[in-house]
Amino acid sequence: MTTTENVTGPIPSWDPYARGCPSRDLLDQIGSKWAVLVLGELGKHGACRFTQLRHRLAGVSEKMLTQTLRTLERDGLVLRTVHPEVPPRVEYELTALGQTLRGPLKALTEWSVRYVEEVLTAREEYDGRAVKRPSS
Amino acid sequence: MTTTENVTGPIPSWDPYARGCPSRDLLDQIGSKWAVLVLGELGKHGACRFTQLRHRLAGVSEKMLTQTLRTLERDGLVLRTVHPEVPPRVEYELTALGQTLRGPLKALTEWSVRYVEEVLTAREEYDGRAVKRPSS
DNA sequence: CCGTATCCCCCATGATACTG
DNA sequence: CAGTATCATGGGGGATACGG
Repeated sequence: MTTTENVTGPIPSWDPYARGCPSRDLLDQIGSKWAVLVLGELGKHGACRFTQLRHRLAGVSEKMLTQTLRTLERDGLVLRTVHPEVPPRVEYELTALGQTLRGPLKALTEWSVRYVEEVLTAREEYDGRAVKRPSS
Repeated sequence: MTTTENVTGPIPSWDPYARGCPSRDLLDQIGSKWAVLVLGELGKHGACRFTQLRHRLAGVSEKMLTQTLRTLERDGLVLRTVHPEVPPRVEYELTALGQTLRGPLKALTEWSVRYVEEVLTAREEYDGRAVKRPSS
């Protein structure tokens, strides 16, 4: 990706699997707990208000929701629109860039849904073997 | 927060975006920092030894690598083979189930590589606006 | 309604040392 | 070589209270 970014120093083409790689950091960002959920919701329903979002993602604290939304906004993935009304109304939606994430994210979430059973089975199997050691 | 906590009973069709959802937990697992890297490496190079892997993922501690590999093994995504030789040799490789993850994971990593520039730009823009307030 | 500010806990992660 | 054991820490993340 030969990122000729304004990084401090001449950075050789970044290895996506190397430490400190920007794209790796980005991956961690969007793959974080709440970011996936927020992106998923906004991808499914379109524009959404703060409280609305908070209600859908049952269990998220205001702090984490705000923090997540801010990060996503800063990354240019989510658009935040403040309507100058007397009871404040703020709406969040995916930007064009954010839309490009829907596919990859969908692929991953669908994988987890599809194979969760097999994984659960594998775990039981593993745990079972761990208990009774094959006697020598 | 009236969240459907981990009910130890008959599980209704889980909402992939709900709290305590197994597939969500799984997603967090495989999306975690080192898991992505390990899966990526094993997907690229095939069978790999512990130290070899550790060297490729520059920066990982023995502890985290072991822990990550154990979890992946338990989940049935990675196969661990111990060769009964005098200097211990252990090889790790993706299972069939693990292989099914390559596609989705690849999609995500490629997205992060492809759009990292735009995200970086968006951040600068955002930070720039944050400094000089538009009005007053 | 939409946040920000604080406090605080706990666990993920890292560093180090030891073992089979 | 391939781990396990132990200790230290820092920041993710929750609860709560307050502000615009």
